[in-house]
Amino acid sequence: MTTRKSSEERRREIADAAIKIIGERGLREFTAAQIAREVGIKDGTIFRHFKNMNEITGAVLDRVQELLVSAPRSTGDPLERLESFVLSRLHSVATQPGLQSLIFSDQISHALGDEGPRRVAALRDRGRAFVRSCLCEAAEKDLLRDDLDIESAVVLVTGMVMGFLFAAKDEALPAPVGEMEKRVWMTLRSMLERTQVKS
Amino acid sequence: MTTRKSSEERRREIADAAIKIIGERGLREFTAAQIAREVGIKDGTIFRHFKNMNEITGAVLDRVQELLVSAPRSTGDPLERLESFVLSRLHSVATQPGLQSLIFSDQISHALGDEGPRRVAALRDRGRAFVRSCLCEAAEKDLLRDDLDIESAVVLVTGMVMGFLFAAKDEALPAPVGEMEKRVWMTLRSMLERTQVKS
Amino acid sequence: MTTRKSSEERRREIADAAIKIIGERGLREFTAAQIAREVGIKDGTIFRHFKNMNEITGAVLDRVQELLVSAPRSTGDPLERLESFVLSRLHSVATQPGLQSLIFSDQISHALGDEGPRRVAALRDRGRAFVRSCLCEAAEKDLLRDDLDIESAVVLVTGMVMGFLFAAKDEALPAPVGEMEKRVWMTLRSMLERTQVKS
Amino acid sequence: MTTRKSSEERRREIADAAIKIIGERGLREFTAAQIAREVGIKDGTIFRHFKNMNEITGAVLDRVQELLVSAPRSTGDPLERLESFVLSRLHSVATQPGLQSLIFSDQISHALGDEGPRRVAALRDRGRAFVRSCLCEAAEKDLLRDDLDIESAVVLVTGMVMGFLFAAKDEALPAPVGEMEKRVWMTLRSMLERTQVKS
DNA sequence: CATGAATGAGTTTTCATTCAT
DNA sequence: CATGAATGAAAACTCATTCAT
Repeated sequence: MTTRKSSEERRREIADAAIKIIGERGLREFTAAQIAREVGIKDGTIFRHFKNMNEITGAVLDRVQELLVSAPRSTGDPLERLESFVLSRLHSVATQPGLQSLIFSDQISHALGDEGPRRVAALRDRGRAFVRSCLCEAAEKDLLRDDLDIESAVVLVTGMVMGFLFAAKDEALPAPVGEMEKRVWMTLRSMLERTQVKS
Repeated sequence: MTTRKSSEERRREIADAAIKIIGERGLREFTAAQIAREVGIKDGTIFRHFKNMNEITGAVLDRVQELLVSAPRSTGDPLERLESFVLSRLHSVATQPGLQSLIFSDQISHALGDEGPRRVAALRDRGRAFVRSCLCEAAEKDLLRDDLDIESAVVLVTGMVMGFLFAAKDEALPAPVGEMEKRVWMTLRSMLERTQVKS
Repeated sequence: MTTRKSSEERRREIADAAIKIIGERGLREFTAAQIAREVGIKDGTIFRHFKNMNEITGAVLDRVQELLVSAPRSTGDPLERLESFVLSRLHSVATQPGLQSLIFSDQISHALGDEGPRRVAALRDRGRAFVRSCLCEAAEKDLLRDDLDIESAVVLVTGMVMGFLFAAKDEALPAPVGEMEKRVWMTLRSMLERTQVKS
Repeated sequence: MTTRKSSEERRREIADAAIKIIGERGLREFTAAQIAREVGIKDGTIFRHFKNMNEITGAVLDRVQELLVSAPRSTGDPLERLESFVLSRLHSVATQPGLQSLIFSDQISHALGDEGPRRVAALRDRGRAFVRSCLCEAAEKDLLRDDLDIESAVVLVTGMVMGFLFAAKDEALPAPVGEMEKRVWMTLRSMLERTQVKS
């Protein structure tokens, strides 16, 4: 009757459905029944593939990681690497709205037991580490303003992604998302770089 | 045994308890029973003060607004106004951990009906509007970099608060919160202002 | 603030409000809060006048009795006495819709403890007894058909009131209630009486 | 321990249990917990078979309809059809005590939303329509008294069933139910028919 | 693998009732 | 008398989870 699939496939389907639900309808709708309906199976069947809901939350985080980490290619100029990272994140705001709000909402973390908060934090730390590495390399190559505090800049860059995410969500952007992505990045970049102000 | 209080008081207590719970333990624990226990009353009693859980969510938003909006005093220099705004927000990260994550979580909005998303968005828009007004005035007074895109800067400033919030939460700050607050703001400020970099 | 009234007055008000609610909105709405709101007092205040809900149900029955029993005047011709009884009951369908459905719904009786069913039954028995007495006297005076089974006729007459009540409620009467009252009674009367069929 | 049954079966069981409870113990006891106990399952399980209590009320009405409508067979003589209808209804008073009081209680109707009153009314209308059709046909065949007002007679016949129902419930019948059924019907019949009384 | 029935432990909400003020 | 706060118990659902088929 129902399509039978290998557990591997189903697990991914379930994780994706969960991401979609959390992104679109919030954590309150993140229930076995809702996920099952989204996937097209019965709720009991969920637990043939996952031991419990916590395991699903774990899989969701794995999947998010998988989907996000694909972006940063580690080639060439550090500022360009940073650019591609930031732009890909900004862009995902438009294409995968659920994804970003998942990492930047602290709510999923509570869904898991104790490792929860740590796992989500780790996910975010990975982003920070990448940004930090780009900035450090750029500083070494003397591409940044002399007085730039790297750690503060890390907060700034990662924060900007969130700021963009919510501005887009609240429809508080003065121009289409696609356009704003570039504008915001260019502003940030010129603020990080040296030699633009020739007063 | 039971402390008797006026409904006015109880409503505030309940809203505050709700904020605390959401902030500390996540939306999943935002239940009548948990709130009641926190306040020290029975769960049924909650509904003598609030019609239903949605009304509590509404009160939570009102309270958040009340607590946040108190900050920005409109005195003198626009950049100083911005500073006091940003610093007060950054500071509240340490003192009122639940508050900020509430505004930046899109999950509460789902709890209310249709006005939900709009209400939370409005709360955030208020912050953006304030930042924008400061920046515009500063631009007029020629205090900012010539090439600065105000709208992008708004995203940057508001985003930074979020970036700081999560960095603090994830314990990803290299120095104590109190110290970092100033460092981050100084970095941002010098990036917005003109004429520091005399290349 | 609120008008203070003697318990006697309040008790009647409460009983009347209860009758109104049961009649108009059903037993499910027969709650202390609803009654209080109807009367214009707070729910706790109800229990200053009645020990508990059962006592209110009792008072409701007392009041119903009071309102119904006023009708039958025991004068003159037995069939005329019957007529005045039946017509007054039929008429109350239009004027006091709640009243009748109270006696002919077996639901209130459950609301009281054990005496409940017996009390409502007693109320109905009173009606039956009156009808029976009229019919017996009429039979003695040779006003009825020879073959008439009095007991069956009692069932018929009392039943007719109920039939009328529900037909009116369901808007299943082919003519206005006022007109039908008479038509139905005339039909019943001519069926009970002797000498109408002169085949 | 737990008996497993198909949802089809369970739904019927639940509806039947509900009918039994309402009939025997009144609407106040018409609760998920009571039904569950009657059926022998846990109360939460009820809602795996019915969306909510209203749906159960709906099913109750369906079931009542199903149980009642089976009776009237359309054979031969109109007065015999009427007889079989009336007797079957009178008889069900003894065998299915809850059934009748359900149709004549206006309380269930409140349990459903807006269609409630209409649905219950429709159920009663069906009975009236059947009685009316029998009487009309009988009148055409000249089996009834010349002066008989059909519409009044419909009220009389349907009312009689209710009168019988309550008389039986109140133990106000002078002879066993089985005997009275016939006696009452014979009385009614002879009153409707022409030419018995040859004054 | 998948289903469909069942469960136990919640969650929100209602309600009769109490009692200090 | 009346109020307004509080309560315990129950009602109506919800949900993760189990398990026989």
